[in-house]
Amino acid sequence: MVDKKEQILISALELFANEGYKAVSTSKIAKAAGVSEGLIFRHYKSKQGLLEAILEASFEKINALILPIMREDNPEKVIQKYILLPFEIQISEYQYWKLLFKLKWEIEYSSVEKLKPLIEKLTWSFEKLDYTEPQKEAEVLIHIIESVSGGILKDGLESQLVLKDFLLNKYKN
Amino acid sequence: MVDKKEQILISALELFANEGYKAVSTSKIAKAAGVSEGLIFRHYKSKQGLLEAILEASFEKINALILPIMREDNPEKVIQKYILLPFEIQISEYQYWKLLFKLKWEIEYSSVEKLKPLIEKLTWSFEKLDYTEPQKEAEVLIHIIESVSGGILKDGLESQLVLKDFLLNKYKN
DNA sequence: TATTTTAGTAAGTGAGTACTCACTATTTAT
DNA sequence: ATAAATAGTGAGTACTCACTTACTAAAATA
Repeated sequence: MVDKKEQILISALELFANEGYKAVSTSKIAKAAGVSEGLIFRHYKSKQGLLEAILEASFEKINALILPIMREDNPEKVIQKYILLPFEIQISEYQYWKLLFKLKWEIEYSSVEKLKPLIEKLTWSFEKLDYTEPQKEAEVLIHIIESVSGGILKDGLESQLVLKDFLLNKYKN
Repeated sequence: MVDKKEQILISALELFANEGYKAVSTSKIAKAAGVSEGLIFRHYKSKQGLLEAILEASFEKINALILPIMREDNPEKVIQKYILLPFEIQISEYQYWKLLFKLKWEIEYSSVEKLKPLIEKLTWSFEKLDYTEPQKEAEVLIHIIESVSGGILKDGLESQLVLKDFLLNKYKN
């Protein structure tokens, strides 16, 4: 059983991810978590502080997803694993992932920074596979997966499923 | 000189596009437009009604941008014009465009519906150019341009400029 | 066991929210 | 010119917002 501090975080994550940061009030979070409103401020100091705690957890989750790609040393498999990423998201990670997409347009935070190691890894992969412009290939692939991910989050996995094999095949040497 | 009704719309567009719908109050809009708060409700009935008026104008602007592509009957040029779209957005259209991107994650509206004619046109183009899976090619290209557009809106034109010629070349027969 | 620290609550707080109302100024139509 | 419609205002409405305060219950520490 989770303690109340964590329950606040879980409830807030779900609400923020589905309704947005501004649209969700602290009183609504308290009700959803089955907790008095004041407790949110005891544990997280402010609504902003609560969001930051959630964001930190989100970045950890996302990093864990990317780790197997960074560790892969077969360039073909790097690309393959990256393409499969949005199609294999588990429900346990789904909320974190949705939150990051929503908040990208609601608050300011550098998504470019977070993607840098991934761009480098993909660039390296395309290099090994003798593409003439490996970095640009990497950036385009990141754009594709970014938008496919958005499509899955907005309209469901099925809406993008037709592209899975097509993309795998397109980037298969 | 614009009348007050239109000034409300212009000010609200700018505020919504940059700060979001929920984050902007009607009193803030009134101040920005140099108008009493009550006037907003005389002309647009509610905050939601004001947003809908702005959205309507936005869709018109976007349709006007897409029209030259729909009218083009050379398949190569269709694709070329579409790729150039985000790189050639004018400041007069910039706010409308940014608003649609921001609101895609803040409120519900079907962007898939709006894109349908464009997908069909691109599919037709790839067909004429003998691509083996024209519809999937079209969907992938739309994903690329969608995400490139987002990058331009978030980090500026320069951040994506390197991809312009690369994409043009990639899709040049 | 006594004491300090932490977890938790219920009832506030002032500032801000979308929106209304009673009213006046300005056009438009007759 | 007069009446009617429209444009515009500013103060107020009930309500919600993030956050605080004064307090009690439960753990942890001495």
